[in-house]
Formats: sequence, structure tokens, C-alpha cells
Amino acid sequence: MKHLYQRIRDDIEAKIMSGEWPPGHRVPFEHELMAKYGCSRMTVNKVLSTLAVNGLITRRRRAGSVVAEPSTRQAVLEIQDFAREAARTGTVYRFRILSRSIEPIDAAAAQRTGLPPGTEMLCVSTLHIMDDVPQAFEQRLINLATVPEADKEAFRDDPPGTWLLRRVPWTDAEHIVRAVNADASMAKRLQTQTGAACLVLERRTWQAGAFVTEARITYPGERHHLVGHFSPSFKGGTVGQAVP
Amino acid sequence: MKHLYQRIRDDIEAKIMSGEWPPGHRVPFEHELMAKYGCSRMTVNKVLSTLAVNGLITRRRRAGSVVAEPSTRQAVLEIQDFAREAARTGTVYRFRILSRSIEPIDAAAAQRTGLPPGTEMLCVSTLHIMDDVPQAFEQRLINLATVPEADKEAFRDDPPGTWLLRRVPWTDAEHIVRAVNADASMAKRLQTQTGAACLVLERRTWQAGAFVTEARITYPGERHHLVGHFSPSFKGGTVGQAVP
DNA sequence: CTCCCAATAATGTCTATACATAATCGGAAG
DNA sequence: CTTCCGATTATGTATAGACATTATTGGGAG
Repeated sequence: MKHLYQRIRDDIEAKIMSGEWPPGHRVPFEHELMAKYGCSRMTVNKVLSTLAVNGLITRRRRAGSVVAEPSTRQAVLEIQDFAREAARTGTVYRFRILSRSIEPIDAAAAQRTGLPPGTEMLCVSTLHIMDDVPQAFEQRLINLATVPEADKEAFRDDPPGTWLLRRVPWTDAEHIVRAVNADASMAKRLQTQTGAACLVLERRTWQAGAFVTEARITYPGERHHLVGHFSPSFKGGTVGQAVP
Repeated sequence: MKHLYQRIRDDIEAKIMSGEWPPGHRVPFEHELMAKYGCSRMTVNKVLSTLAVNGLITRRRRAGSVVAEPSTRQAVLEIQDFAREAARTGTVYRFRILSRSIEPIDAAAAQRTGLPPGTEMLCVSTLHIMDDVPQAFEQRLINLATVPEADKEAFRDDPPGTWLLRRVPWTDAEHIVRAVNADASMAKRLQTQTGAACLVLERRTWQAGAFVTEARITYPGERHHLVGHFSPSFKGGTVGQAVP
């Protein structure tokens, strides 16, 4: 015998997802569900407020609850960590630091990060290699004001992304995905052809409002794509991953 | 005075996100939090179980709760609806159906959708245009077994995606994002140049296990990118959108 | 010393109740 | 007829207590 909470929730979700209750349809009041399932109000309240948080219904005092308009479609993309992915698939991962310097940011970078122009940042370029084939080129800016210990780090054992993830928690991230044509130098680095379509993932992260890092990762298009899954109820299908 | 639930939750989230409680750190027991905040167990229990659902902590009976390992990074991408985006920005949106036919699917499509080869599907090609500039080319397969009424639909008022979204609820979706070079015919349709990098978004949706539709949407790379935001706690930064 | 079982400690679910808050409805006063 | 105010209704938050479930701990039997 399943728990009552799950049974009520499954029933209502099924009604909504099957289309039997279309958007705008009134959901039974809490006291009606109490009567139907013979339970207390706290139990049905927890069901309904959870559904509201997850966006399946909207609730208004006195007016009751109605099935929500189908939200704009979302996809949850899980960004791959190369080392972990390599361990999972049994391929050999390594990386090479191509450059490393401390430079003041230009106007465009200042705009993107919200920092004053001229702020000094650690700039690191990394090539990610699996089974001797270059898989991605990463250009990263690290805010030395937020992560001063990066100044002395050589990134010998771990690439900058992995190193940072273990050291600095983050509270907000912004992602941009684009398609660009590889220029000559990028093509050479990634062992592909000039003009080849590449996927560019830009990620900026902040910790409690303070800028942490910006990464621009370029994947050769014929070798990579991003995969994501989504179910409206967040019940388990919400994972996805970047697949080489 | 904020509600107690929010205060407790904010306190704990702050501790975790600031790094003061690193991954693996033990979270106070429910009875400790009861004592600290002078409230009942139901209140702290709701806080902790919500944090657990959102992945910030993991809970085990008898052992207590600990701060979770930072999950692999995720981005929530919100896929744009052209008509809605046009209404928001004040541009003129229109679309053109370039082709429409009923065809048996080939082996590759059967593999992707999980349907038997030879199943008849409605195939529709649509060009999305904003301010007279082509913005995206959409190739869509619609499962007539799941959506029989699509057979008689001419897609005069709404493009197939919008029409479907209003008619057929979906429970699961799969997204793939890739970068490809435009071939000659694609370049002509999108008024760009042969070889130009394009973002390709493939989406397949199911309703309770039954395949509904597959859409492959090609965006010229220089005109489009996808933007997403993410905060670990899902407290509000979870939205994002595709931006022309 | 090892194995097993009972006590214990923590979370998971549920109840019955209470008061607060917001929106709506209906009637009374103007 | 309109305006305003109270009554009503549904949800929002919180409490104290109960029993269930699960994992660990520790002690006793072999």
C-alpha cells in the first residue's frame, strides 16, 4: 500500500497530464479531497502546494486551485565534467594548459561580468583531450578578488573547472549556447577544419553576487552535442547529460 | 517579520552556499533545529525535506542529514515560442508551411522514436519568419496514432508546434542541441551562407509512453543563441529563454 | 570473538486543531 | 445604483502528538 500523499498526487498528476483536466480546469478544493480520500487537510495541502511549486497548478485564496497553463517548455541540460565522463566510459582523459596570464578585463568582459573595466583576472586556456583527440577548447577568466588562491595554482593535477568546482561554491550561473564557425587557429587546436560548425558553451557563475568565473568552451560540432530530458513534474526524468 | 519556515530555510541555504558547511558536513538534527528556533518538528521537517528534494542535502534515517555533493552542473533552458516572443517584443511574426505529407518512417527515425519502422507519420516543414527575416526552419513528425486529428489540420492559423502544445499534453521530452554547417538548400531557406554554423534543436515528446512528435529546428547561428540561468536551490533564478 | 536481537535514535507520514490572510460575496447605508 | 463593510470561504502557516520505518548501536548468547 503506497502512502496516501503519493496516491493523491499521482491521481491528480494523471488527470492533468492525460488532458482530462485541461488548463484552467478547477482542481477540487482541499475539503473535497479530504472527503474523497478520508484524510486530514494537512495531507492534501502538502500535495497541492507541492504541485503549485512545481507549476502544475496555480492556487489563489478563496478562489481555489486551477490547472496551470502549460509553461513555456524547458529543458534541463547537465553539463558534462570531462574527468568524470572519462572515468565512466573508460577512455583516457588528459588536458593541456596552453596559456596562463593575469590581465585587466576589457570593456566587453566588464559588461558581461558586471565588474569595473580594468579589473585583473586570471586568464587560462585549456585543451581537453580524450584518447589523444582534442575534444574541447576552454577559455576561462577567474576573478582573483573572489578566488585569490587561484593566483598560486598551477593546475597540474586538475583542470581549472574541476579545481574551482571543488573550492568555490556558487549560487547563480548563466549559460549561453551558440553555434559558430571555427576560425583557422581554433580549427588547428581542435583538429577540425576551418569553418566547421562548433558548439560554444559560455558559463558565468557568481557566489552570493560576487563574480567567480567565466568559461567559454568550444566543442567541435561533429564530435559533440548536448542532451537533456524533462518531465513537467520534476519526478525523476529531469536529468540529462552532455554526450561526446 | 518573515515566516519561520523561510527564515530557517534561508539560514541553512546561506550556510551551504557560502561554503561554511561544505559537502559532507552534518546538518543539525530536527530536534536541534526545533530547540534553536523554538518551533515544532513539522516546521523544520518541511524545511529539511524541501532542501532534500531540491538536492542541497541528503537525508538518511537514524544517520541524520548531510550537505550534498555539488551535483553535476545543470542549466535550465527555456525554449522559445516564436509567437509569444514576437508579441513580447512587438515584431511581426509569420510562418509558412513549405511541405506537408504522410510518410512511413525510415529505420533511423524508428530507432529514435521507438516506433516500428514503416509507421505512418505526418511530416510538416515550417519556416518561421520575424520581420520578413527567416529565423528558423522546422521539420516535424507527428504520430497520427496519438494525434489522429492532425490529419485534417491545415495549420493555417497556428504553426504545428503551437497547435500541438494546445491539444496534446506531454509527460516526457528529450532535447538534443547540436551545431551543424548549413548545406546549400538550408542556407537558401534561412537566407544565410552555405557552411554557416547553425544551432539545431531536436525535441521528441511522449505522452505517458506514447510517442507524440519530433521537431528538428534549425536556427542560423549568427542570429540565435540559447540562454539559461540556474541556481541550485530553484528559488527563482531557474528561468531562461531562447533569445533571437 | 562472532552473531543476532532488542533498544534507540533519527527521519517519514499523518491527524486534529488553531489562527492568519486574502479574495469574494452579499447586504446595508448612502 | 454605487460604495463600503462585514461575513464567508479557501488557502497559508504553525503546533503537538502519534505511529511507522530504517539504520545503527550495544549487549547478551553461543
